[in-house]
Amino acid sequence: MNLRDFRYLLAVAEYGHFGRAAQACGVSQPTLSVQLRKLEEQLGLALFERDRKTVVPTSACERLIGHVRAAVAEADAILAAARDLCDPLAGTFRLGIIPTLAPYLLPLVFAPLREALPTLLLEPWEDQTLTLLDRLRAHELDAALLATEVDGSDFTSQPLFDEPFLAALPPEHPLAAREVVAESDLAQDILVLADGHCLRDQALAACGQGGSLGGALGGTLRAASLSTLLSMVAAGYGTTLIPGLAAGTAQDMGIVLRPLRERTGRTVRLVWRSSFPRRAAAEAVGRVIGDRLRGFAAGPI
Amino acid sequence: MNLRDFRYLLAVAEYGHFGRAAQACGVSQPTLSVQLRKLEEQLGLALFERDRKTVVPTSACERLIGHVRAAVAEADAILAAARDLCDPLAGTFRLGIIPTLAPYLLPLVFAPLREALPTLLLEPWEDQTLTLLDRLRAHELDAALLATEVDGSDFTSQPLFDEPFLAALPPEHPLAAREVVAESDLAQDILVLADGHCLRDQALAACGQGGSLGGALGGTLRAASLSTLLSMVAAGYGTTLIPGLAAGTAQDMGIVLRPLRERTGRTVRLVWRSSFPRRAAAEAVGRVIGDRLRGFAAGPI
DNA sequence: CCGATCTGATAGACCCCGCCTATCGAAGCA
DNA sequence: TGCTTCGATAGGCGGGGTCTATCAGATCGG
Repeated sequence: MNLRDFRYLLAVAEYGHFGRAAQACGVSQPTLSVQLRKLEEQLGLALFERDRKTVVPTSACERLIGHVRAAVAEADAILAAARDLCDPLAGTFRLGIIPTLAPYLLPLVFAPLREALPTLLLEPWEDQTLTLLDRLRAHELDAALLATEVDGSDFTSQPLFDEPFLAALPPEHPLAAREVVAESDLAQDILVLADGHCLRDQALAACGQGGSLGGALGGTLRAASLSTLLSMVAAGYGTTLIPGLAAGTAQDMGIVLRPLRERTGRTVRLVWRSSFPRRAAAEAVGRVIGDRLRGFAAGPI
Repeated sequence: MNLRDFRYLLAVAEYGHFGRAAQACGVSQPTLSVQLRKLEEQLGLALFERDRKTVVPTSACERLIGHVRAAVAEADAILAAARDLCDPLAGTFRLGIIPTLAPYLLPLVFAPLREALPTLLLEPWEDQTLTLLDRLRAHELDAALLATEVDGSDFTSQPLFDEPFLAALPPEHPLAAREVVAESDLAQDILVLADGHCLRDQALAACGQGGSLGGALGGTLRAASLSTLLSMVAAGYGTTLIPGLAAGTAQDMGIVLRPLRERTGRTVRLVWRSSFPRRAAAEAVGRVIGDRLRGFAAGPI
């Protein structure tokens, strides 16, 4: 039983004429006759009563023809839907983003993405690195913007741009007087994010602290968000290390920013499953973001 | 694009495993792999993301799979419906019957038909011969019970039984005194049905009247139904010639019935289009009616 | 009354395509 | 490292769908 046979059946039912039906189907009349007879044998009933002059559907055929029409319509719907879906640069694109990047990066790239990929409907999803990777693995995300390297061949990653870290200091802080701050100097009273934020580990590594915290609030504060962390710094509770894209927000809060002596920073990458079939969409998204943020190392400050 | 491919797709989506899906479909794993890849190429999109350990439908596939399920369901519905319809002795059977036969024959054969062909749903349709033939030609009837021969190869007819005519007389009529009535004697004051009833022509032919009418009411009465005609005879307005099956009704009305000298009668036939595909049903109906009415010539009176 | 025409059915040949088995390649595991 | 698993690939085979050519029956017009 074949969809083609169904189309033959509908054509004969419509034209009441094997020759014209065959023409409409783009096949020869014998082809259509043979196939319809086979279909009749498979179904075990006569579909058409062949009179000398007319071809009339049997009552059984009329009982079936609704289902036949429906089946063909569904098949056509599949083809039509596939035509809409076949462009890998169209449709929804579920993009995971880490929390220390999302609020500062998204406003910069939303418009360029919409302009460059107008048919791509971006669905951002903010979560920490490990959660994003889990969701990637579970096919709940199409790609993710991370600031860490990803190992294993399951994932493919594309570096987009380098984002320098900056020392964030209260105005009255002694280090604020310097032009450049050494990473190790921050260790004294650095405030860091809660577990799970990659920025926490990167900040601690940069300051030469394997995991133990110094400073007044060290060990007690585990800021849930970069925004909270900045508020604490602005209030004079300590220093921290922020990603470059957050510079504008920090300065607006009255925080003093200084470049780091070792120019420590992180590389923002777009990551997707190696088996992800819409690689073209992922690469296009990465390219647009990279183009917008390239040369950011020489950006603000 | 093929329904089989759709079934493959659904199987892989269900099992998430090519091997098990192939087993469920009754084909080898390479067959299923190749066919699905072809389907993907035809649709121009990836349907499954093949990971090392898992096979996961793409988002495009999930958008399509509803239609796929629907198409397969419709195809299955066609098969199921065909199974129900394929028995030619099942389903509705639209049977035309002439008015001079219907009220007397149907009560006799309804129960036997229901018993012999319990799955056949009889739909009687009462009309005059020519109308029935038109409806047969138009496929609006499956067969018809007629009392005339049908010419032409378009129709096939099966004689069921012979029905003798009887002279119907008012009790006080002079002919009522005789044991047997000659057809020609009825011509004096015979009453006949309206144009279009085959019984009218047969009665006139039997009485040797080509078309002109004698008798008191001749030329003015054109009874619309046999029932009306019998009422007229019972009221003494004239004589008539009735089909044997109407004997009981006539006697109940006080009419005197007499056999005809020449044993004139008519043959009741079942007629259907030669191309009618459910010949088996027609012949079965004819057989049941024939069995019930055979030997009717020696019946009442 | 006999060709011309039209219709669907049939025959025979061809070729694509779906199926199989065998094998590969990569990954995971002991 | 060898074994297992899983999907992809290769090659061969057979069936089935398609074609052209033709037939069979009916209708129509000269």
